[in-house]
Amino acid sequence: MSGAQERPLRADAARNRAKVLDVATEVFTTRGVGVPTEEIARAAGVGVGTLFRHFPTKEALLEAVMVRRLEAMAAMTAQLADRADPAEPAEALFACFRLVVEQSAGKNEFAQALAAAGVDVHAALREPTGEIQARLAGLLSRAQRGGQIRPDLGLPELLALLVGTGTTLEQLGGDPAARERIFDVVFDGLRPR
Amino acid sequence: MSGAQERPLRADAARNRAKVLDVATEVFTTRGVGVPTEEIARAAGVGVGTLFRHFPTKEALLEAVMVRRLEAMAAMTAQLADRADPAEPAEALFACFRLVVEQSAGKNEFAQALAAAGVDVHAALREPTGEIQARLAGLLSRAQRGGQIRPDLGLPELLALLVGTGTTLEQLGGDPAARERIFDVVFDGLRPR
Amino acid sequence: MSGAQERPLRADAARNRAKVLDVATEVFTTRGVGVPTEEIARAAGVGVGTLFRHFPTKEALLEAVMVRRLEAMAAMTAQLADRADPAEPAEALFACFRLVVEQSAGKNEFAQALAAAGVDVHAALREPTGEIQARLAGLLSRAQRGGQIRPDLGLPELLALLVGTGTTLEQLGGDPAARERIFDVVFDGLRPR
Amino acid sequence: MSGAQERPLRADAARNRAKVLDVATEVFTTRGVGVPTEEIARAAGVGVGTLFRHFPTKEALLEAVMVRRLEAMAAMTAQLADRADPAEPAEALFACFRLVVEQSAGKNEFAQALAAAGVDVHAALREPTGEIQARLAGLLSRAQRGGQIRPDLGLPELLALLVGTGTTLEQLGGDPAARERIFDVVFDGLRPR
DNA sequence: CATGAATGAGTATTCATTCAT
DNA sequence: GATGAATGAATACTCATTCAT
Repeated sequence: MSGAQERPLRADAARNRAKVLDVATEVFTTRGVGVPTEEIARAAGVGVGTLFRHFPTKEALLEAVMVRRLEAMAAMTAQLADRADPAEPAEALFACFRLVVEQSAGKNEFAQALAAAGVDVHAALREPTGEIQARLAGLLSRAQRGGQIRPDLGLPELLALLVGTGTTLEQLGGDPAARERIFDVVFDGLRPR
Repeated sequence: MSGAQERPLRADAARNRAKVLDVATEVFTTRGVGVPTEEIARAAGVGVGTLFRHFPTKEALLEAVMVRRLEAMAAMTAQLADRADPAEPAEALFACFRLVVEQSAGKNEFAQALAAAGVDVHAALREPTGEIQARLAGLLSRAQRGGQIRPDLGLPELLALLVGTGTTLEQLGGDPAARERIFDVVFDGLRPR
Repeated sequence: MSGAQERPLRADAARNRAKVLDVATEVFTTRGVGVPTEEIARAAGVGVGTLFRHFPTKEALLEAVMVRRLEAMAAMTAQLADRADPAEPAEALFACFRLVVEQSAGKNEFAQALAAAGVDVHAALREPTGEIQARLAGLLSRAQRGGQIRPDLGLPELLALLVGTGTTLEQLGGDPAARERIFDVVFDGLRPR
Repeated sequence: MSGAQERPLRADAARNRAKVLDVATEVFTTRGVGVPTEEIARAAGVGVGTLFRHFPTKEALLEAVMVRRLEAMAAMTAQLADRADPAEPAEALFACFRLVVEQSAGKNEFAQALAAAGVDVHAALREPTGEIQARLAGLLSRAQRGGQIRPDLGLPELLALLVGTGTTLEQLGGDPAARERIFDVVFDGLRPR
């Protein structure tokens, strides 16, 4: 599925790439994508040239950041789904929901990418988003068959709610009890009445 | 309550001002605030100079756009609240919720402003946002006292949900039935179980 | 010597013109020529349109301001020269020198115009500057013939010193004793040793 | 005494920086500070970005230009003062005076900065201006104690005369004999009568 | 490969001047 | 005539991207 075969990076190059990715994740998440690349490079301890060697475009860097996060999320989602109590698919669905929402924290571009997958998302995002979507879809339909989730809800609505709930929490700030209440509202709303 | 007394604008000036405001509303809403002022001016059929005569700053323009929308929302919210069936405050609350969410369409900065009111909002936004918040707060507590809304929910959570639901719908796109299902989920979630 | 015959201005127009001229004099003198025309118009209580009707260009306004001042200076110079004690032409010369320097206060563009007269000065400035120069030249040569001023000094040097002394005083600020010492230095320097 | 330790510039970068500084010196001196940065960049054969990389602000560029000149002037002033015949401090003072006036040619902002030192001058200018002022002050008081300069003159007057004499010469143009006469006048005026 | 200097298109804002009311 | 709204060229500064060292 991947394109050109890439030669393994030299150790220092790999380290630089990783450092940039880490810093960019942090920076994009907390301060948005408006931050100058130069600043990211400096924070990562490399020159801009190095940054652009690894990521030919700022957008490519953002994409890489998102791919990495989405892959992690895909793995965690898979775990949660596999270990789920077969009698309680809704619980696993909720756990995945929380996971994605919380991992998408910050400027929320991750959940958005996830929801947009297949529409106009960059090729590199297709795989992890597809996998997460598939897991969610599986849990959703099992929970619906089990009567734990309202039957009229499709995957698109679930994904949109994922993104929206991220925004809700971002608005709300850090109060953990209040955040919990938001999840309560949303999860209650997802259940059949 | 307003500051300097302004003379009524000349007819053509008023027309230009309105045109700029309309275009800016449209543009900011659909494409975000990153759009160049020159483009807005061109789309409004005026020179940049004219735009800046009416709105001394890009930020001032954005503020004016938001004030206008928020004032309209405040008026509609007031109507809805006043005409509400006293026995059904939750219905009125939901109606206001829908209203705000739907009017906040696009890049969703309206609902965000509403939720941020009193925090770091520009003076001009304080009044309309304050009024809307007051209405929502009133309906919320009445509905809670009547047992129609879960009692553990505060105004901050409600406002955050407003913003988040806007994002949810934005993600979802135009399918009306699906949008309706989102409202169902959220409103069901708001009710005591 | 003047060009097209101008019809006399209507009373209000004349008043407006005068007001603009007064304000512009004040403003240019204290704050330099960088001040926006709009601000001058406002301070004069007229619209920009009116200002530009009377002075087709900002430069024309500056020129008018200077002409007026230079004309006043020419008149005062003439008086001083005419009333001078024939035995003490140097005293009259010094009096004129002080007069010009002090009237040129502020951004010092008047003395500069005076010194530049005949070089690249606008036509309108030629007459008053010419007259002042003639008076100074007369006093200078009389004082030199009388042995009161060093004989090697030409009018150009005197004019340049006029401008420079204006700058010196501007630098010095308001202390009257210190200003007096500057005049002492310059006038002593002008005398034969 | 200086702040952050700067690594030596790369050869090409140093060349560009110097070129910009040279061009800016020339341009600011002959045409004033109103000249567009882009023009300076073009004249220096670099892009605007390069100019702004070296001097983050137009004002910073002006400052750098002035610092460089003032430092050169400080060095030369120091030499003159140190080599001065102890019996003739006035001669050394006059030599310094000439030096500063002649180096401050053009729009004369150097001498002005010198005179303003300690008032509202940028930090970077404080050191060289302070040193020059100190030298002048030392020579002045020695010459006054020796009866070679009129005793009523303070450093402020001397500095103001420095600036003013610069303006005088600027007005006068290039005739060397006439320029010499100006110095004669000023220096004679500085002596006790 | 890494570096960071160079590039220049792009952006908000100002202001002299024109022109419809 | 007077007004002030409209105009748009001009200007300082930013930042993604390229390229010489």
